[in-house]
Amino acid sequence: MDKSKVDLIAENLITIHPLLYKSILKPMRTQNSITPGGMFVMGSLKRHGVLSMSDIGKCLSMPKPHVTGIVDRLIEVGYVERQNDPDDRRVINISMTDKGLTNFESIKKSASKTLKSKLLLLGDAELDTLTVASQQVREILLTILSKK
Amino acid sequence: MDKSKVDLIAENLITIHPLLYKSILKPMRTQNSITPGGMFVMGSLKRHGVLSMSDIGKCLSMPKPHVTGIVDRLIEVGYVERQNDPDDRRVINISMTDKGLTNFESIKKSASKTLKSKLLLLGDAELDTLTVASQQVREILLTILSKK
DNA sequence: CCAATTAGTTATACTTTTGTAACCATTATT
DNA sequence: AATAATGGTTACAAAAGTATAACTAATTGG
Repeated sequence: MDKSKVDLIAENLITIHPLLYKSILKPMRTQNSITPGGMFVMGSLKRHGVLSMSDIGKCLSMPKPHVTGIVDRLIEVGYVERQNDPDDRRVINISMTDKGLTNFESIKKSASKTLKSKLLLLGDAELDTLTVASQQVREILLTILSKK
Repeated sequence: MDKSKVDLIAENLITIHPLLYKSILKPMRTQNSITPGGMFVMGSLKRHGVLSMSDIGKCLSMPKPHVTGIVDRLIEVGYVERQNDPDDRRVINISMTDKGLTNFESIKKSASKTLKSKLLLLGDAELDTLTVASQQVREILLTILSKK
């Protein structure tokens, strides 16, 4: 195994992270009423479908009480809903509502507005490169980092 | 200009962000005494060299009072230092100390430990792909998102 | 059946982040 | 010289994240 490649990848990702943090999370906070935690929860639901409270916590490395609070707020605005699990009465399954799905997409759209305006500054070659590269990073990271 | 490519890139980056958030920021918080904001500030200093308080705020889209607080804590632990600007007595320039540089690297190392352990699960082909792709994403994003 | 475990909530406390307004010192403008 | 603008700090407030303990309800394992 090539340790140096892993080191380089980690260094790259650590550099990328604050750039995305600033370009995505900050606009998301200021332009919408939803909290970053709420967006993370909805992202997990979008990817995995229905999730129990505990599953959400595992997905996001969040303590359960934190999940409770975030889901409470998402229910208040009607973005997700609770459903009792027929097989285990302790379990509460969370799923997105149509309203949640719609708003999730529109929030992402508005949050990435600034980001997109800067992407438009790129030349065709860089745009092509970034299209492929970001897709590859996304897919590979999803396989190793997005386990329920 | 190809709007669909920009949309795809934005979607990819928005998907990547929470994965990095969970894999990098969370371990960083739990394993070290430093705050995410402190790491962001040190990252900016590492990249740009000496920065004024206002420059740091612009770099990270942070209000100035927040920068003051973060820098205060970084000074307490000896990671950065203040220097008066000889050309403008209002300006206070911040630079990293040797201790700060050393610890910055070791914190990054420990924060990426979990991440690296998961990267090692990848096959050679994926590892190669990710090495190139993450490097490309990093470099292109730096050119458009990392302006002082 | 009883003890141990698991799922989820409630309560509490603390830290970090975010935002704003007021303030002082210095520089730039006119 | 007076005014405006800039750089930075102080003070304050509110929202969000983080963490832990205690608790109820339900399931599992002996």
